[in-house]
Amino acid sequence: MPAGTSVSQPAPDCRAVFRACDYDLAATLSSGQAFRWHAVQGGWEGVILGRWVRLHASGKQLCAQTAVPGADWRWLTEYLRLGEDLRRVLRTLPKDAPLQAAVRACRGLRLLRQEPWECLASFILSSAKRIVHIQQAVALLCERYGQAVAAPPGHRPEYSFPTAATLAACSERELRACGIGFRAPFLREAARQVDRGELDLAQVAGSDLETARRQLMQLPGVGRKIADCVLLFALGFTRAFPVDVWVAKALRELYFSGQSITLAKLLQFSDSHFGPYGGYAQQYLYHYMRTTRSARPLAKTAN
DNA sequence: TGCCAGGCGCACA
DNA sequence: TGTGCGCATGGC
Repeated sequence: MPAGTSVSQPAPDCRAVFRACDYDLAATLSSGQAFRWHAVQGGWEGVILGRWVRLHASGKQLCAQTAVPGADWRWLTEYLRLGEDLRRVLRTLPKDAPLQAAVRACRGLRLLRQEPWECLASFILSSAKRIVHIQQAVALLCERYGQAVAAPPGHRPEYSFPTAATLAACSERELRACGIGFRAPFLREAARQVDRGELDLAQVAGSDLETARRQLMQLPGVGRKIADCVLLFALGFTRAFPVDVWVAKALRELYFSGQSITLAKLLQFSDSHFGPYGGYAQQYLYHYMRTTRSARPLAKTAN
């Protein structure tokens, strides 16, 4: 049975079980890719494409529960990229000691494939914010401007991520009231362009990497790093390599003996060194630095 | 109270 | 081409 195939196939149900070898659900959902997951009683709860879902890992299986019955679980298997063969991906990565150490420390960490608009909007909010603050801002935006979604009886209310049209209709003051500060006009402009079709994220996904990156970076408040996050976490560009303060620190410490290498040189190095699945390498290095090495990045990312 | 965060944009050398 | 700073906010 291929990975990602539902093990139990009863009539439309609120539960499903998937084979998920080599899948570290906790690392994947807590590694700063997505901002709507909460650890609850040994599992993880979140909202994907307007569906509340609870996930928990059990050995080589992954159990899912929703609030609304359904027979088609592709929305979940695609989000979790359950069909991706991790061993094949890891074989493409360079065999250098730092990366192999990161892979050993975080084995099972996966990339997600998120809804593009939600991913873009979330990372516009991420600029110079800690992950917990991004989560708070996203939660507030959803609560105020998303739609209520079905959740189990007695469960707290859950909301979808607000549409581009809804956020485009908000004033800057309303958005700032969600705690996003100077990012408010950036979010509003991105929402406006997506809503009017001036930026077609599906079309961006079909472009080559350089074109797609350039299209995203024409948005105010979206530079190379945020663009690469959207390319990697939502649009399927596995070569994209976002360099934030943590990844810059990882590259400088692990590959350049702590020298003050410029961001441009780090990008040049990452582009040539890590290969077609460099985005995985980036995520392993990021999670490795945050969870097993020093507590804080020391140097700011140069422009 | 100061520091800093999954940055970006701009001025300046 | 590289460096430094301001921009909001909240937790430590």
